[in-house]
Amino acid sequence: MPKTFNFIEKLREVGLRPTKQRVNMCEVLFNREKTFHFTINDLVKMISEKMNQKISLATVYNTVHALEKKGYLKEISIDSHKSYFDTNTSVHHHFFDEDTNELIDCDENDIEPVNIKKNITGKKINSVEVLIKVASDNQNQKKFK
Amino acid sequence: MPKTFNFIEKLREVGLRPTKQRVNMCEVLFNREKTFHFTINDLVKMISEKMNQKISLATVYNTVHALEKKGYLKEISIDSHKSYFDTNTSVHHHFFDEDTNELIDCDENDIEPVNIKKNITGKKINSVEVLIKVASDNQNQKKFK
DNA sequence: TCAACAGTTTAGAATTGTTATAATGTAGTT
DNA sequence: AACTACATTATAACAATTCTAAACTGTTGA
Ligand SMILES: [Mn+2]
Ligand SMILES: [Mn+2]
Ligand SMILES: [Zn+2]
Ligand SMILES: [Zn+2]
Repeated sequence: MPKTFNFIEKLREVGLRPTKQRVNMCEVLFNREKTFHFTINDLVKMISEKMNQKISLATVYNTVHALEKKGYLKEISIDSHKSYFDTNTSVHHHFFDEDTNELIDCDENDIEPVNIKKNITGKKINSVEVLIKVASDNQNQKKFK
Repeated sequence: MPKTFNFIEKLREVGLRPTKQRVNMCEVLFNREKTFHFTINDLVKMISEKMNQKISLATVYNTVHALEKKGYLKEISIDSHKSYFDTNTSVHHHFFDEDTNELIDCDENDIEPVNIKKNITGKKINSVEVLIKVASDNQNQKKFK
């Protein structure tokens, strides 16, 4: 979803009724320079902070899933205890900072294409994604515990 | 955890009291030729089928997490709606069959080492894992829906 | 050998994250 | 304006997981 202010038309174009809740959520999600990662909880907080409107939790879930189904959000699994969503819907790789629980997009050029030599017979590959778990390199960390 | 029958001593060695529940769970999990993937639900079923003992759900969770903490089980995130565990605790790659929801270990030789050219400053890389999502290659699948 | 203790198991309650329900509200159409 | 289909909402239901506290058991050492 491009970064313009006219989410009313965008929503209509993709077959979603542009209700004020949806428009507001689109503002929060897509009216920004860079893509980002969030949990439903993050999103609820962002909405209540940035908008003067209160949106029901059910609507947040509904809209997130509607946008996911339409291809404007992507669900990411890092920690099975939490659902992350990504406004960057392309196939791409991630760093996961285990210190901060932060999910960071890999730069396209920072990782060489993954070379798969043998696939499972009769199946086609839908996506190849790399997850790089990182943590502080501080040697002393454990000594002082 | 090696594939022998003496889980009593193994458990003691790693500092876990060898209760009969734990020994039985170890039998189910580790007394086999190949490593495998399971959900807590799978495991509960396997226990009730293979053992004549009923183990409380809380104990299954406790023991799985105890074994995970000791490094004999690894949690895998593919689908944020389900927790998978792996008796193969090494860093390794997976195919995920989206038709069957089956998780399959990548053969070491079937994928070339991932080349990361640039890391996050001040962080060390703990693991690099690739997830390859595959599905049926049947062209007609969608036409007949 | 066995009492005492610490660690473990257990059933059930509590919590969390998510989905379903059904009444009310609203956008789009006429 | 009225109609209708779709959307929102509060709340209930649900599933997965964790917590609780009482009962139980492996281990230790007197
Ligand atoms: Mn989803
Ligand atoms: Mn865990
Ligand atoms: Zn991303
Ligand atoms: Zn595996």
